[in-house]
Amino acid sequence: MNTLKENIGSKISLTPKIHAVIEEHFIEEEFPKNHILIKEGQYVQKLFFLEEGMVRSFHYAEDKEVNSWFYTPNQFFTSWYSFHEKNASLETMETLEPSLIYSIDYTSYQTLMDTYPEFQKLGRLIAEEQLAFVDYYSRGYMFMSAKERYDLLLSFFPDIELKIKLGHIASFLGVSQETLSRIRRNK
Amino acid sequence: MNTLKENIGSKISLTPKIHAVIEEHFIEEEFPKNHILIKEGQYVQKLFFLEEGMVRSFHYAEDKEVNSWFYTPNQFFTSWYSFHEKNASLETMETLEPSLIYSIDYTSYQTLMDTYPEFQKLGRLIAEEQLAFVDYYSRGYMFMSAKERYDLLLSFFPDIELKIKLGHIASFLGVSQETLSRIRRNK
DNA sequence: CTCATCTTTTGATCTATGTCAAAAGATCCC
DNA sequence: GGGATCTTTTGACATAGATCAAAAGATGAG
Repeated sequence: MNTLKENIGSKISLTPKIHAVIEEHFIEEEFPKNHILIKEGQYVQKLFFLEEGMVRSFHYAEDKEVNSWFYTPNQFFTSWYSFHEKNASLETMETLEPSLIYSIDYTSYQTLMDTYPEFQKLGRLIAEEQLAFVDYYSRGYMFMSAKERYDLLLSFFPDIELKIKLGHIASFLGVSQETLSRIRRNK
Repeated sequence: MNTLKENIGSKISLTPKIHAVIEEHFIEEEFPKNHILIKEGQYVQKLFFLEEGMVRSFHYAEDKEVNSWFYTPNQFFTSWYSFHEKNASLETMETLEPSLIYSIDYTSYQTLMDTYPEFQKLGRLIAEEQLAFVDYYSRGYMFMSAKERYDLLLSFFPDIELKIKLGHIASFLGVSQETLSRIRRNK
């Protein structure tokens, strides 16, 4: 049993019909490290699910990359602004290591949701889950020190420093990499 | 035609049946200024819609209030963390002026969604819309100066300084009120 | 293995914003 | 309508974190 089906099964009941629909409409692909899944400025027509590997989202600000999130296995992701509003994506998404990724394009997703009410529910639960997470994660964020923000991140990704380079983490936290290096030294 | 029905009508088709269901399950209430709608620590069983007035969400950190958002008319809102995860709310929500508010309790909402696929879709679109907004609003936020964050807020609420006191806005921006006062002086 | 490149660390300043204290201005209630 | 209370402004000083420069360490291709 793969993680995608388990994840969906935790949200809606995985009838044989739903099972078949997933098989048919979600495309499984393997990508190498540093593969661009979504490019800033393009309209994103896909919802992704990370089965294995690691993905980051970022944008450019004054020539520097600013990371907005790191995705680990068993997560749905897309650029919601682009996917929902049908605008060009504000972010680029890239694999950070070889990754196994499922995707479904927007048109199929809409059709499935209009055809199977269970899928409509799945779509709602995916979005609500992410909102709930944002609510939780962002609480008090603006008043945290750089160290507190780093500790919060570590509480979700305990081994992030083994996998993601310091500069990427620093730009996610909103600090210079020199500052993050000094925070780590004082651990 | 009120704003709630217009808003819903912009997301799903407003058949006579849906119309009747809204009438029946959404409760309309008027609240005075400073009425607490949701209290930190309580489980929130309701989805709200602001028809008229203004609402803020905040939590306490070391005895100080930290504002997380200001709601203006024509918006759905709730504590998603509490509503979706069935946990105690992390936030308090309070009217900032006399307000006209619709609400629907969680159980009715679930029942409606399970009964009418259109409602399931409505629930999805409400959540996706908010995610898209968060994506947009938070872009580059951690690297903005206090003045840039204030300008961003003003771009959404041009008249916020007329309605909401400086200390509330400062705590939302993550700065001291002295700093916000100085930013305003230099406008 | 080794040179070139990429990443992290360290040191020396600089600056935006915080904190504390107090004055000035606005609002509310008896 | 005037004192009490709440809100905003101003000043003086402190500090977390930025920036710039350079050394030290790690990684990878040939």
